[in-house]
Amino acid sequence: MKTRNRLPRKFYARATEEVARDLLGKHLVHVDGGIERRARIVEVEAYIGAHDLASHSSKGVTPRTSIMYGPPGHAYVYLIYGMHHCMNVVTEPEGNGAAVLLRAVEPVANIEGNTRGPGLLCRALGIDKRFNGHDLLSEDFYIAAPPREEAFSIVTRPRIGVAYAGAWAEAPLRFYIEGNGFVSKK
DNA sequence: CGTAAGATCTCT
DNA sequence: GAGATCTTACGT
Repeated sequence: MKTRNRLPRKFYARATEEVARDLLGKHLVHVDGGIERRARIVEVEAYIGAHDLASHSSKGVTPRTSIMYGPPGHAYVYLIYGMHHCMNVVTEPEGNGAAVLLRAVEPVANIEGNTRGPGLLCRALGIDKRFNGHDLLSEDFYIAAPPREEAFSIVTRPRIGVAYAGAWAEAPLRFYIEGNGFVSKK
């Protein structure tokens, strides 16, 4: 059990924007058939609740969004456009319908292929719908603070691909590590 | 039950 | 710039 520095439940049970920013630089770990795949989170987006029209949770509690409304520290994974998986981390206390989308990661160990984009990072880390609802305080799938955290600046931008959300499309809820080459878009 | 649209990616 | 491909939500 190599769950060193694994983030505690309370890390996720906070305001979604704070969690999103604090996730930058952390390591996403998936022990995939005995192989520990590890990547550094470099780009995220916050989906802050039912009032956020870009968020799936704005539809209310449905079979799909119930994970977002559930307890923090769990994975919300869904299939988009019939072929790509997107991974989110559920935030805030239970009942809030908020999560952070992981948009890009930087390979650290046992990662093959492109990781610059939400669909691509899921493919590279072996994440699919089976992980929807998976607890991130588990032994095989979790997020941890890196052994040695490097200093970086955070860039704030509007979210990608949410033009349908009206005024919420311009909300500055996308965060990435300044100058990092693995960020999906500038 | 039919259908429209989607938190994307790849190739042209 | 368009096509791939399928789940979800919603209207009939």
